[in-house]
Amino acid sequence: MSKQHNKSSSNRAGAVPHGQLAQIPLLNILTGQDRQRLLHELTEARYGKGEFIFREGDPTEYFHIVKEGTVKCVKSNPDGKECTLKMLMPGDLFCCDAAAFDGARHPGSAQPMGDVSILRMSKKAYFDMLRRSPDAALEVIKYLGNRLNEAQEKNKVLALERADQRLAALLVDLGTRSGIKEDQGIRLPMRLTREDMANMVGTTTETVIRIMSRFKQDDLVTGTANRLIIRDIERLKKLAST
Amino acid sequence: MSKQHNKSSSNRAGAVPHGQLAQIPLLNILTGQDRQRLLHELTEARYGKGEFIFREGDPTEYFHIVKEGTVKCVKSNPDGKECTLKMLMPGDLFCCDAAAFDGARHPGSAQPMGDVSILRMSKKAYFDMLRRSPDAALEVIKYLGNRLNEAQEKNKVLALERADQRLAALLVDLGTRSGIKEDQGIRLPMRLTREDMANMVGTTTETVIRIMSRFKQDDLVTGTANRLIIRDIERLKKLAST
DNA sequence: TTCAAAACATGATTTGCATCATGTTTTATA
DNA sequence: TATAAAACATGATGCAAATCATGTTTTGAA
Repeated sequence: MSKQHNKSSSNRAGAVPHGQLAQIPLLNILTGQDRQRLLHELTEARYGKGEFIFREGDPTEYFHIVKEGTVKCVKSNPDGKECTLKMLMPGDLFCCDAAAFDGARHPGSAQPMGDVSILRMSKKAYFDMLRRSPDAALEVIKYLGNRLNEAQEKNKVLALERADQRLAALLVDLGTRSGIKEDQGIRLPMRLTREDMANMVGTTTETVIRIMSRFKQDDLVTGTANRLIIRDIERLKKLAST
Repeated sequence: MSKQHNKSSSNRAGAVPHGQLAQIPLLNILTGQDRQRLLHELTEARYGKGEFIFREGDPTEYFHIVKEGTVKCVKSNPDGKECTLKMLMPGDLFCCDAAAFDGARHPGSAQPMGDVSILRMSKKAYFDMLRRSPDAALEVIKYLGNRLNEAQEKNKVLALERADQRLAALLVDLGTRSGIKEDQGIRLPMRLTREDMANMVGTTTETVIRIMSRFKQDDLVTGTANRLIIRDIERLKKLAST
């Protein structure tokens, strides 16, 4: 829906500067030799706004982990309308589904919201790891299960709730998953336009603008894209009712 | 939304009458001793229309496989409106997500559409199996990945398409996944009322009735709940556009 | 600091669908 | 095969949200 100039793949992947490999559960499961092997297979790549990590329809080559930044998963329909399925945060896995098995193609695109850093490894290395380590496999099963539950919860919300409730639910979700507590309220760490929000809750930009104006009047939120602050998450929760 | 008289759990689970344990991929992965152990842990239970296999909010105790019949996964919102997430067919797994891990509760209900037969095993035995057999774990990962993709595809459809397109997409999906080819067209094997369909596409019974009337006039479908026949799946696909 | 592009805002109009209401047909079961 | 309940049908009306249109404000880059 919004024009994106793809800066081409100027992002060469390099070996991961081992060091604080962070709070990524999957990576902390392996120990000893298995862990070494894993780290050796992982490479890091950086992307900026307007680029694509991959596009809908591309062949699946890698398993990915978000290291820094936020990545959005997007699908679009034949007449060009877009729908954002999920915001991936640091520690999130993607393309961990073995649907990537038999030469399948990406069912959606992955785009960074701002600058991001992605860890990735080849499908082969990924499956080798899963075969070798039951703990890693169980971790992935757990992760996929949670993602499935989320997606089904979102199905329910899309099917049953009004636009303002869906938007409230989105703000609550983003606020709790990634918000930064400040004295004025909870600030969302990524740039998020009304259009972005519309794509996430299945409505139009105008509708989101109107609803956000009401929310602002009711002092539920404040600010715009660059600095969005949730002022009363409890009342938003009640509105979303869930 | 629709009143259900729960006949209580008159269904005692028994050992699985080993024999033609069918076309269930997961069960055919294991061999030798592992397979014996698995079969020993599996029990079979039967349910009829109006019963619940489990309810939203119940503690998760078992891992399940559909053996015969159709099971629907349902969620409802605070004011009692229902939404059907998925029709499970023979071979489908459920509660395979290890979200069932830490004493979590069922995020939705499971109800049979007519008579069904369910295979199940305790959470513990299930996780033992996954730990012991990388092949089984990979199979589950593959299955969960497919389910996640389906759920996300449905998100997109709910977010972007009109009611008639969503309904067309539903008919195409059910037709291809479980339809039986007859000379008049493709027959759906389960009883499916307009209300059932409404719950699956996020709309009202009246709207589904109206759209189905149009579809019938255009000779895209014919019949009602007990005997629903898809007469022109190709044109339905085009309508759903996806 | 300027200036164009992007984001936000708001009104007018239309429309898809929900809701309510009432009637007919089909289905299951006594 | 009689009969109540469930499913299907159709009209009238209202409303949430899409669409179209036309501003204003903010932002980021020259």
